[in-house]
Amino acid sequence: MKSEPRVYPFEQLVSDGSTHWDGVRNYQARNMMRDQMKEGDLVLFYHSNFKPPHVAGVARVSREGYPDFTAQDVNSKYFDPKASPENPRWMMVDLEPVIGLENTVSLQDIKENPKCDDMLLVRKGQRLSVQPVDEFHFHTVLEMGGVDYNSL
DNA sequence: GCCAACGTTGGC
DNA sequence: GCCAACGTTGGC
Repeated sequence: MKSEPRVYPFEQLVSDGSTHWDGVRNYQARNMMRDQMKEGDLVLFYHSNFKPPHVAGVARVSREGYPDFTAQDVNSKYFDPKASPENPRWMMVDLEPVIGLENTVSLQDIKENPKCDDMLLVRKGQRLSVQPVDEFHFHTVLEMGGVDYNSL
């Protein structure tokens, strides 16, 4: 899951203890949160729009998909006039921090690792803010980041 | 249903 | 700041 660190960095999740993943306004990303993500699922927390862009830590889904209430809040920057209680339109999950990477793993690190060749993240034109990571790639990134998967 | 115009994402 | 690669909007 991508977040701009100037908006919401991983360190903020650590100090908050948990957060609502609000503001996602893309259908593919929404469907991922609504249909695929389950409580307990592990998440790579990626810092986008940063030099260099990188994976900063691991989070966990602490609540499965439910309506993103900011879409119905006129005072929110994420307000969507087409959202309603009957049709909330947008969904979110809650996340909690698991661990920060010992060494952050940059996008370049990932691109340079042949094991990550097939990762969605490095596919051209790919800009989904929520995307699936298969187990092999997840393990590979953790390994590069100096975190033992079995300790999670 | 098509598609041009426009807006956004996000690496570089 | 640039721009490629999308996604969305709305006229027709």
